[in-house]
Amino acid sequence: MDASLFTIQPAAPEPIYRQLVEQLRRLIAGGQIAPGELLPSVREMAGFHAVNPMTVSRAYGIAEGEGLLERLRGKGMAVAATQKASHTQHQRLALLEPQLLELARHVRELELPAEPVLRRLTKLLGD
Amino acid sequence: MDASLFTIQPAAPEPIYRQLVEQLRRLIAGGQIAPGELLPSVREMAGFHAVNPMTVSRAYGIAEGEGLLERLRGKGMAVAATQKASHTQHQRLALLEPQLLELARHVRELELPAEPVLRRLTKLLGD
DNA sequence: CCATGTGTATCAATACAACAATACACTTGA
DNA sequence: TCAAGTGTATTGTTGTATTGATACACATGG
Repeated sequence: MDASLFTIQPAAPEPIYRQLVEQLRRLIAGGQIAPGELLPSVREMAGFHAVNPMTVSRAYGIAEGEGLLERLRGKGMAVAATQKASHTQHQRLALLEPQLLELARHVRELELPAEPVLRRLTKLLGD
Repeated sequence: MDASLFTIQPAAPEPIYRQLVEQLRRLIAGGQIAPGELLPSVREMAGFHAVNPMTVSRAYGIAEGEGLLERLRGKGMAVAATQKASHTQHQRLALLEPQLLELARHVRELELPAEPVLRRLTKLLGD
């Protein structure tokens, strides 16, 4: 597990610890981090991204509270064994629902037809 | 112009004044508010949505700084005359670009194929 | 003229995020 | 055994963001 898998944007309005939690949620759901796999240590992650170790610890703590991670004392944090290797496509899609709803609202406010939006998104998804 | 055109979610992490600014941006770009048209007064908007008048004023002030609105002293705030009646489809699509980029990143993190995402969005857009 | 309607400058209160510096409990592994 | 590695609790500080309460300057329109 490499700390470089994660992306942190310090300038974003979204607080750092929440950026980390949400990335964890998606990376685990997508199977890019397998159950049982060890995450980068708090100090390693903090050093790599030049943030405070306590900020990383906070993110890990929240993820643990959600059942995403589990603490292996003396070892570090690992993806919880209760997490299936990879969620079903339907489950992963559900994680995007709030974002899709917001996008749809914006499209309506802009009075844009669906077609050009779908075309642009298709392009961004690399099809 | 009716204050009910606007939507405010007080519980959202997004601050209220920014919710207002961004809605203004889209509603003007989409032509749902025409150039020269008067917006609801600070107090009317604040009363309707049960927020502080200064919060609305702040949003108006920012929108004025962006050239979206202009102050008619003694009258109120109006959509700037320099705003074309409605932006081109391409311009409006450009306003969605950051949101589409973020969505694409999340889709990749979830290791989702493009197709189900596009299908779901199509449905939400009412096709 | 002046009551009434604009927007807003100012100040205060509150909450939050991030950082810093420790100290601690625990496990591992040589 | 014990040094070195985990995560975390604690305390304090700093900076910033958001919202709110109040008072003010100004233009309108009867």
